[in-house]
Amino acid sequence: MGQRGRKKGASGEESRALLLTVAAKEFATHGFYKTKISDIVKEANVTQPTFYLYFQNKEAIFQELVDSFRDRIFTLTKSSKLDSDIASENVPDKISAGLANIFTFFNENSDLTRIGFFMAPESEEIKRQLAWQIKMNLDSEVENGYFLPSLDTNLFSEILVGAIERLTITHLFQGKDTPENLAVHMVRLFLYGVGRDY
Amino acid sequence: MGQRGRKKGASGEESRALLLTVAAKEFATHGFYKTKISDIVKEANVTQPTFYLYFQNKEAIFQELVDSFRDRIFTLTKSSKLDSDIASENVPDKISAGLANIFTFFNENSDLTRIGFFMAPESEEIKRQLAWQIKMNLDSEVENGYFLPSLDTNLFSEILVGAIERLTITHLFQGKDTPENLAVHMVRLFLYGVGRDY
Amino acid sequence: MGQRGRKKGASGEESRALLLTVAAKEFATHGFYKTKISDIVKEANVTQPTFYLYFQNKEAIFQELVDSFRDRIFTLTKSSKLDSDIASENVPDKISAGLANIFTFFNENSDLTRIGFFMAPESEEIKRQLAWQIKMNLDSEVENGYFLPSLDTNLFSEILVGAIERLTITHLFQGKDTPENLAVHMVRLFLYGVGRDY
Amino acid sequence: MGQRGRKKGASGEESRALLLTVAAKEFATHGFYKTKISDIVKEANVTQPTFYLYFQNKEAIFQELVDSFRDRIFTLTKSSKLDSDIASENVPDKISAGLANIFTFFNENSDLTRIGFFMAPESEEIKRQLAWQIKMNLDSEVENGYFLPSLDTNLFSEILVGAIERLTITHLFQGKDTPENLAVHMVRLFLYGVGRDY
DNA sequence: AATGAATGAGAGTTCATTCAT
DNA sequence: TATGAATGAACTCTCATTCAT
Repeated sequence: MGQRGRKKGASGEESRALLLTVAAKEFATHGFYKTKISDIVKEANVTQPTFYLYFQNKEAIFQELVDSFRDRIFTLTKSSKLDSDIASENVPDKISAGLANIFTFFNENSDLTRIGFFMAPESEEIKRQLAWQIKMNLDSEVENGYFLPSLDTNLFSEILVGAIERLTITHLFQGKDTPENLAVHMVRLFLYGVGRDY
Repeated sequence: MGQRGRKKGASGEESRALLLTVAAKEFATHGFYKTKISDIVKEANVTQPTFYLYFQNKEAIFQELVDSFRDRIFTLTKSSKLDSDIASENVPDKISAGLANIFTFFNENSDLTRIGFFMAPESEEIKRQLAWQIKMNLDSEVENGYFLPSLDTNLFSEILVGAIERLTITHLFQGKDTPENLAVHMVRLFLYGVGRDY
Repeated sequence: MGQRGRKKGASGEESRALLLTVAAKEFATHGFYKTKISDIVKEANVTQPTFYLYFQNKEAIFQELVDSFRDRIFTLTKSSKLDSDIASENVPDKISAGLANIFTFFNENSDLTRIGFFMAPESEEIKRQLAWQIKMNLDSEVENGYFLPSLDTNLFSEILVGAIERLTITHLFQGKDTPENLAVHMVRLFLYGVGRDY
Repeated sequence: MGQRGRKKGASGEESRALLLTVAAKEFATHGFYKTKISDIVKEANVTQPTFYLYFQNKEAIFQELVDSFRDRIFTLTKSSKLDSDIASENVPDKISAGLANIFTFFNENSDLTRIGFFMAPESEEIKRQLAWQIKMNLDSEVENGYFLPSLDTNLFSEILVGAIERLTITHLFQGKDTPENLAVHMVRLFLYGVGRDY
C-alpha cells in the first residue's frame, strides 16, 4: 500500500504544516468567507476535528497566515535600509535591489501575499507600516543629500506602496515581468520622471 | 382609500433609493459578508420582504452599487482625454485636472468607491479598465510628443492607478489632502521624478 | 384541511408560548443537556430557525423558565406572611394554608418546578431564598410568641425546605397525596413532633 | 528493561485510583455534562487512551462513583438499626448517633456525596432506598412502642431524608455545623416539635 | 502500561430568502 | 406597497472515543 492513505502515525507538525499550506491556497483563491473548513480539510485529506486539533478556529489559522506574512515582509524590508556611506551613483541600484527583494518575496509567496497584502482586515495596516518603513528610508536619504529636501516623503512612500501593490497583481502575479525588471522600471520612472522639457 | 397602510411618505422609488444608500454605507463599512440584509433593512426602517420587493437578492444590490460606480467612473474618465491640439505647456495642468476629477468623484462618493474600487470581486477588472483608459491617453500623448516614446505606458498606467488607489485611502479619505492638492502633487512627482544629478 | 398543519399566519406570541411549554416539558423530562433544540422544535411543529426567532439560545429559554418559576414562587410566598394580630389557635391553620399554596403551585406547575427547583444551577439559590423567606416568617412568629425563642429558625427553615422538596417529589408528583393533606401532615409533625414521654 | 517508559511510580492500579479521585472532584464540581474526559485526564496527568484502559467510557466511571456511594451509604445505614431491647431513654441518643454517622460519612466524602446524592440520575432511587431503610427502622420502633402508632412513618422518613439532604448542603458542606451538632438538632426538633400549648 | 494522532457523529446557530396576508 | 412569521441549507465547532505503535 505504501505511503498511500497513510493517516495514523503522521507527525503532528506535518499535519499542521499541511493544513497551513492548503489553507493559504484556499484563502488566497476564494477569500476568507467562501473558504470553508470542510474545503481545507478535504484538500488536506484529514477530517474536521483534526483541523481543530491544530487551530482554534477559522479566524486563528487565517490570522496565523497573516502574521506570518507580516513578520516576513518586515524582516525583509528592515534589512534593506541603505547604508549612509554609500556612493551616490550606487543609490539607484541599491534601491532597485531592495524593491526586487520585495517583489521576489511576493512572487515566491503569492498565496501568503494575496492574503496578507490584499485580503486581510489588517492589510491596510500592513501597507501603512511598509509605507512608513519606506518613508524612513527616504527621509534618511534626503538627509544624506540623495534626494531633494522638497520631496514629500510621506506622500511618495504611499505612492510607492501603491505602485508595488498594483504591479504585483498586474505584472508579477501574471508572470509578465520578473521581480528585477519591475524593480528597475520602477526606479527609473520615479527617479527621472516621465517628463521632458515642458 | 389609497394611502391607507402606506409607509408614511415612502413611495416605492424612495424606499428603493433609501435601501441603496443604506446598503452602500453598510457594505462600505463592514464588507459584503459581514453586512446582513437584516442590518440594512433595520437601518432603512423597512422589513426584509420589502427588501426583496426591490432587489432580487443580496448579490443583486451589491452588484447594482458596483455597476453604478463603474459606470460613473468610466463616464468621468472618458471625458478627460486630452485634446490633440493642446499646447505643451498646458499638458500638466490638464492632466492634473483629470486626476483631480477622479479624486473629487471618489471623495464625494466614498462609500461607492470603497465598494467598487476596494471590495468588489470586479475591483480588479475596474482598475484594469481604468488603467487601460489611462494608457490610451498616455499613448496618444506619446504620439503627440508630450512624452518620450520610451515610456512604458502599460506599466506606467498601472503605477498611476496604484498611486491613485493608495492616496485615496491614506490621504483623501482621511481628509489629509484635497483632491486638487493630491492631483498636483502626483503630477509633479511623475513628471519630474525625485532624482537629481546622478 | 382546517387547523391541521397551520403554520404560516400563526401569531408570534402563540409560537413563543408553545415553545416555552414544550421546552418546559422536555427539560423537565430529560434535563438540560439531553434536551436538544431539535427535540423541542419537533414537538412544537416548527423548524429550528423559528426557535431562534424567539429565544437567543438554548440557555436563554431555560433561563426564562427558571426565572418564571422563581418569580412566581416568590410572589406566592411573599403573600403568605402571617399577620401579627392573628389568634394563636389559628396559627397552625394559617401555616398549613401557606404550605398548601406552595404545594398547589408546585403541583399545577410540575414541569416548571422540576426545572427551577431541581435542575437549574440556581436551584440552590432559589431554595435558599425560599428558606430565608420562611425564616423571616418564623422569626416574626417567634417574636409574637407563637414559637419558643429557643427555636433555631435558620436551621428549621432549611429543614422545612428539605421536607417540602422531598414530599413534592415522592408524594405530590406521584399523586399519592393532595397539597392540603401534605401541608396538614407537615404542620402536625413539626408542631408536635413524633415523640412522647421520654 | 522493565521500568523503561513506565510512568514514574505509577502502577496500573494507582492510575486507576487517581482517575477515580480526580473524576469525582471534577464531576462534583462541574456536573456530569460539563466534565470532559480531557479535563479529567489533564488533571490526572495521563492521556485520553489511558483513561479508556481503565474505564469503558464516561458513563462507566461516573457509574462506578455512584455505585461506590450507594454501597457505602447502605452499608452504613444498615448497621444503625436500633436493637429492640434498647432502653427508652436511650433511643434519642441512638437515633442521633445514627444520623451523625450519616452526616460524618457525607462530610468525609463530599465529592462522592454530591455525585451520588445530588447529581446522579439514580439519586432519587438512592434517596428512596435510604428513606425506606429509615422507614423500616421507624416501623420497628413504633412496634416497640418508642413512637406513637399514629406516626405516618412513610411520610416521616421522606421528610427526614429531605432534612438530611438540605442540611448537608446548607450547613454541613458549608462548614457551619458539625455532623454531631446537626444530628442532635434534628433529633430534638423532630422529637418534640416546635409547638407549645396551642 | 501508555501515547500521539486521528475521527464519527452530532449539536447549536446563522442567514438569505419566501409564504400568506 | 408592505409585513409578520417562518424556513432550507449550511457551517463552525465539540466531544467521546479509537487506531497504530
